[in-house]
Amino acid sequence: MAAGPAPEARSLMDEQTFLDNFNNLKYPRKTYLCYKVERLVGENSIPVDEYKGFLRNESSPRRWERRHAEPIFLERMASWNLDTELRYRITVFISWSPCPECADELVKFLRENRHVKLRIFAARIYDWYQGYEAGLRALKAAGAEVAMMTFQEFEYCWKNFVDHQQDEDKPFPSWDNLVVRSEELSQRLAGILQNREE
DNA sequence: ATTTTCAAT
Repeated sequence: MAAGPAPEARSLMDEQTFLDNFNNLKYPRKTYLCYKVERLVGENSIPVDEYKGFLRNESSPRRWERRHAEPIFLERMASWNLDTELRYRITVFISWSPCPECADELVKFLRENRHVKLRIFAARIYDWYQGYEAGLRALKAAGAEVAMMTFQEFEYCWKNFVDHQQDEDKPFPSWDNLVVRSEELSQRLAGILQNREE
């Protein structure tokens, strides 16, 4: 059989990968990032489906080879060469919120790409590194929308970024305490973004 | 109730 088209990074993830990594009560040691792009025209937004997909961080026993999901995503965005004469909204669903360093890189991107609006929905708050709160605030100050994923976003991702094989209409299975946890995290994020953590 | 944090022996 002739070789088919080179399978680019698959644009749909396995069900179990999604459920394991986006569960907002778990603490997986990896990060997945789903993204979609829309063109903003007046009051309307037009999906740009060729720029839709997901990626994950790159891990390695060698520190210098490890990459967080965000720099990989920034590289991917750069490769799109989005028309600077047009306006776009990029929505990101990320399983861990950006660390301070990645937040800074995203802020830099936003300063250099004023035609792009960025929305970030995070499943969980990545509070491992000192300064994570400031990083999130910097993103907001740079014009990014930062929010926790709610049931709506989890379901949206399930429908749009997950491979359901033959069963296209498979409903989002949810998990215990998804909503309660999401609300807790949203409260906490609100405090962080107001500079009143805890 | 609280626990795992973009790993690596």
